Amino acid sequence: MLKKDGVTIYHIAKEANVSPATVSRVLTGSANVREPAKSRVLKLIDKYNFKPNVMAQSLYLKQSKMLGIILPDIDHPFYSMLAKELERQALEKGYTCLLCNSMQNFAIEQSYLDNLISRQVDGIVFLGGRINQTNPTDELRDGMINALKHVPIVLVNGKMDGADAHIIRTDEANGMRRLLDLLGHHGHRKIGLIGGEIGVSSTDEKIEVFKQVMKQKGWTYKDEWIVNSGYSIQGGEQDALSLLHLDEKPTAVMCINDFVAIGAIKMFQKFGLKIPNDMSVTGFDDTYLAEHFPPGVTSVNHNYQLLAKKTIETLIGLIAQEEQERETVIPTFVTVRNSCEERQS
Amino acid sequence: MLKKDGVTIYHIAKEANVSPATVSRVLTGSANVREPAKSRVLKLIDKYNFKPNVMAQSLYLKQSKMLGIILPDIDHPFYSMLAKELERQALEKGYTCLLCNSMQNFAIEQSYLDNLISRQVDGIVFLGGRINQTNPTDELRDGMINALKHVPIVLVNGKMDGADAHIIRTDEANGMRRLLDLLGHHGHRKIGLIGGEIGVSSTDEKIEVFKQVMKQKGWTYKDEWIVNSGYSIQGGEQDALSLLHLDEKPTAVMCINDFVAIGAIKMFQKFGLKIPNDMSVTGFDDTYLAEHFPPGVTSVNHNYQLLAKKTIETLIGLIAQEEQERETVIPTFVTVRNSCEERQS
DNA sequence: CTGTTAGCGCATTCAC
DNA sequence: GTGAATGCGCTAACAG
Repeated sequence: MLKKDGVTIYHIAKEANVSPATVSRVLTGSANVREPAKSRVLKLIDKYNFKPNVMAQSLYLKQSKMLGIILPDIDHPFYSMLAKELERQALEKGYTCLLCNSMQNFAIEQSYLDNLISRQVDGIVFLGGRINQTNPTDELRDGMINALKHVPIVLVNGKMDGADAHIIRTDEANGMRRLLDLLGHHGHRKIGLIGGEIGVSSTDEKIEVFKQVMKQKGWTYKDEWIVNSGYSIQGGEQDALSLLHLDEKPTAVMCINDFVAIGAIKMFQKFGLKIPNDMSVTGFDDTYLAEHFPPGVTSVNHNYQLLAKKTIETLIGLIAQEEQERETVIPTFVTVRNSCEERQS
Repeated sequence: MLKKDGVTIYHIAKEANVSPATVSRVLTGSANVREPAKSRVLKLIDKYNFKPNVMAQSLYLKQSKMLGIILPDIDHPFYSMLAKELERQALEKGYTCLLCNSMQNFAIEQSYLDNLISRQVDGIVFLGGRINQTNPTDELRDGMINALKHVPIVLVNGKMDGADAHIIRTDEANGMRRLLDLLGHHGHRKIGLIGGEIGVSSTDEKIEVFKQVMKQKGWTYKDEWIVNSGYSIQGGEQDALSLLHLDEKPTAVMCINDFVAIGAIKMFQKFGLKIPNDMSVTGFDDTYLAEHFPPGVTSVNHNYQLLAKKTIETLIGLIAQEEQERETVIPTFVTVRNSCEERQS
C-alpha cells in the first residue's frame, strides 16, 4: 500500500558526498554552493528525476501554494470561463488550484470547504452556492464564518452577511440598466424577465433593478411576465412557454443568463415567432454560446479577465496579510448581437 | 508571512489531559478511546473548529488522496462534462482532484505534470495534448515516461508509445461507422469530413475510419471534402465555407466534434442551405450543445459516466498496486437528432 | 486502553 | 560555504 518512490534529498546528499542541507540549498537557491559539489548534486537530481516533496516543504514553510476554487458547476460556461482565467492568474503567481464542484449541493459545498482547509490551501475563491442565497441559513453562515478563521476567502458575485470575507463583484445592476436602455431605444415598452430562482441573489437583484427601472421609466410590466424556472436551457424553454400561453405577451424578454436565453429562443421559434423580429431576447454573462447561438444573443459581459485578475490579486494580497479593498466592483459591458430589434407589435 | 492557524493535536491533547496519540485515535478512529477522555477531545475539536493538517498526514502515510487531472481546456464541454464526472467518481472514493488546464501548451502541460508529482498526487488522469499527437516528439514521450516512474497515469482517449501507461478509450471508430451507416440509410453517398487537425490522433483516426468505410462501401469522397481547421466553432465555419466554394459539394458533412458541427451549420445556413433538408450534418461527443443547438445535432456519445467510472477505478486500482487491464474500451452510441435527413440532391 | 517515541521529507537555524 | 541538529503536524509501532 505504501508508495514506491523513495528518492529524497538524503539519497542525493549521500551519493554526492554532501549534507542534505546542501542539497536543499541548491534546490531552493537559498544560499551559494561551491562548484564541485553543486554540479554533482544537479547531476544526481537529473539522474534520478528527483522532485522535492511539496508536502514536506509546505509542512515546514506553513504555506501550500495551493488555492481552492469552489463553484457550483463547471459545466456552466460562466464558471468554466472564469475558472480558467482564475487558474491562469493563479499559475502566474505560482499557485496551483484545487477546483471543487459543489454540484449545487450545500453539504458537498461544506465538505469541500472543510477539505480545502484541511489540505492547507492558502486561500479560497468562493463562487455561487450559499453566497448567492438572499437569505442563507445560520448553518451556512456559520460554516463560512468558521472557515474564515482558518483561511482568507474571496467571494465572487456574492456575499455573506456577518462573515468577514472580501468581495469582488461585477456590476450586474448596471448591465441590466444598459440592457433596458437598449430595449428602450428599440421602442420596447412591454418587457418580461425570465429564468433564475427566487431567493437567489443574482436573480433577486436583477428582478429588483428591473422593476425599479421599469417603474421609473413608466413602462409596463406584469408579474406574470416574470417567471423563474432556473438557470438551464430547459428552464428557459419552460419560462418562454409560460409567456406564450398568456393573452397579452411582452415584446421583449430579458433572460437571467445565456442558457435561459437559448432555451427561450428555441421555444419562441418553435411557436413560429421570429427572433428578433417578433420577439427580442437578451441574455446575460456573454458566454461563447451567446456569440454562436443563432441569431447571436445580445448579452452582458462580466469582464472575465479583469474579474479573475482582481480576484486572485486580492486573495494573494490577503494571504500576504496586506490590507485589501473590502469590496471591488468590476464594470460590465453589453455585447450587442442580433437578438434584439425594433418592436413590431 | 507565516500563517496564523496554530491549533494542533498537541494543543487539543494538552487541554484534554491526554496524549497526542489519543487525539489522533479519536480523529482517525484507529483505536477505541474510553469515554471520559473521548468526549473531552471531541468537545475541544469542536470548540477550536480543529481540522487535522492533511499535509502532515500525507507526509507520514505516503499518500495524498489527491488525483491530478490534466486536460487541454475546461471550456470545451467534452472536457468539462468528463472532468465533472471524474471528480464525482473520485470524491466517492475519497479523493480530491487537482484540475490542470494545459491550455493546449506542451510546456504548461509538462510543468503541471512535474507539479502534480511534486505535490504527491496518488495518480494522474491525462487527457488530450501530447497523448493525442500521432507522432509525439521524444521530449514529450520522455516526459511521460519519467512521470510514470513516480506515479500511475491513466490515459483517456490517447496513447503514448513506449510509455507504460494504462489506457481507457471510447470506441470512436465504431461511432464513426454507426454515423456512416445512418447517413447511408438516408441515401447519402457523397460525404465530407471536417474539423480537427492533421497529426492529432483523434482526427487522424476518424479520417482513417472514414476513408476505409467509404472505400469499402464504394461511396464517393474527395480529398477536398476533407478539411481540418481545428476544433472550434470558428474552425467549423471556415471548413464549411471551404466546402461551399467547391463546384461539387457533398450532401452530408461529418464533423470532428459538436463545436465544429455548430460552426458548420451556422455557415451553411448563412448561405441559404437548410439543415437537414439541403445538407445533413453530424457532430461528435454529444455535448449539451448538440442537444440544444437547432435543429439538434445527431452526435456520438462517449458514455461519460461509464468512462469516468472506469477511469477512476483503474487509476485507484493501480494506486493500490492491483493488476489492471492495459486498455479498456468503452462503447459509444449515436444520439439521433434532427440534423440528418434523406438526401435531396 | 493509553502514553512515549520515532520518523515521514524538507528548510532553516546555529556552529564551525 | 557547509554540516549537524531541530521541528513543521501527524500516525503508528511499542511498551506498559
